[in-house]
Amino acid sequence: MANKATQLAYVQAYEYIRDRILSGELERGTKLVEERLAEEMGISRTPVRDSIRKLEQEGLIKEKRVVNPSDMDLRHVFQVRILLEGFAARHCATYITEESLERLNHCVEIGSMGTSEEVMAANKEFHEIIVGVTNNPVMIDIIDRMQSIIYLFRKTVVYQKRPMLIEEHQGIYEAIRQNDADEAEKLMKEHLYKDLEFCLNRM
Amino acid sequence: MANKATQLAYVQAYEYIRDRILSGELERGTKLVEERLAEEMGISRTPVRDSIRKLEQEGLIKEKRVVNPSDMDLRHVFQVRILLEGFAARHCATYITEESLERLNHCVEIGSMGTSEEVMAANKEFHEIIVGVTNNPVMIDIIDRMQSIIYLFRKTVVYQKRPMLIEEHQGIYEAIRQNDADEAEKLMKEHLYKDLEFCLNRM
DNA sequence: TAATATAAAATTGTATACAAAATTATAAGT
DNA sequence: ACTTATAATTTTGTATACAATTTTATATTA
Repeated sequence: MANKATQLAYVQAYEYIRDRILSGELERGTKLVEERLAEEMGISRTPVRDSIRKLEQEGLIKEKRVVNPSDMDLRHVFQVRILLEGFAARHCATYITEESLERLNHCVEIGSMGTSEEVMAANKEFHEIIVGVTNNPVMIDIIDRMQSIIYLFRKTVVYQKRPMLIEEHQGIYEAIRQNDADEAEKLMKEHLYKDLEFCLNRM
Repeated sequence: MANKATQLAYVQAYEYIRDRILSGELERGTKLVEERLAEEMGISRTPVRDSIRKLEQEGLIKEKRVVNPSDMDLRHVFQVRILLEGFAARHCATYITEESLERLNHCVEIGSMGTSEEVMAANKEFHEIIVGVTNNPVMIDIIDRMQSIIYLFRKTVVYQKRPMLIEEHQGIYEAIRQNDADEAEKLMKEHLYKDLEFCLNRM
């Protein structure tokens, strides 16, 4: 059977609501009313409920409202993220393949040459590659979820380039390339810590 | 209105199914049929679906079946667990309160004196206390979820006391008490690694 | 017999109806 | 005007019906 691009209503609803939250259309704290959303999409409440429950588990919705993370919440998320991505960077220094290393390099290059859109995408991919090299679906999944919440937070910050971000990526890349595990982990942790501070300072 | 201890059908269903999975009544790999479960509990399919979706997100159900983790899955879970609980132990060495330290000590003591039931509960609490001291709900939540899967795995292993477990807890406790962060982290990681090996060797 | 096609049954996904609960608006008394 | 109580409204939780899909059984053919 050909893969019919899942047009199941509850998948559609999930993606629709998720997009509207992440795009900022549905502001943080907004009450989500099942019936209104259902009507909006021309489907019934049942699949809408399903998707809301899923987003609730994912942490984007809390008590029927778009989640509104506090500074402390963000610190907690980053504490875990720093731990996991620090480990991932260390892991890369030993186990990364030539191909992934090449892709990583490409991300860094785009960082100093590409358009604003391209740079954003490349920065995101930079982290995804590093986490992906662990080959640990549990870890990848946890980081993915946290990413949504971080993204939500960053949104209000308007997206704005943080100074030194590219240089930091460059440094991490170099450490990995030279198989320096300690340095890779250390730089990644410092990098993420600065990112946290940047987010917090513009609230 | 008196607080009627949430007898909402979907909460009831969630707890019922979860219990049956963790108790082993519903074996790993068993197909979960919404209608059968609904009938079994005398409620309709709607709340049963809700609870299944929740358990799916939690990782106890995958594709309508009780999750059946492979050795590799368990390794991945432990890789994350070792990272997080290693950090938690390190954190404890500096920040634990006198009261939590006392409770930790109590767990260790019961470990060498209590009944089999008591020992199991105390060992579980030992880890909960350490993780709890981080005061990081994100971390606590992640570990909680992984615990369910580990528990599920351990079940098939019949529950059996692992040699040296108490002694290892004792060592971790001592390191924390002496504020030796490096040692606490190292011992916790070794401890969990042995636990993983123990689980894997009896499959 | 094995492989394939077809029919039957079981199971899930979705819509809808209604009851329970929560929320909001309105009225009454101080 | 400010509470407090009561009614109206909205929103959620649950049951049920039916359609779409998946699974299983049965029949057919090589």
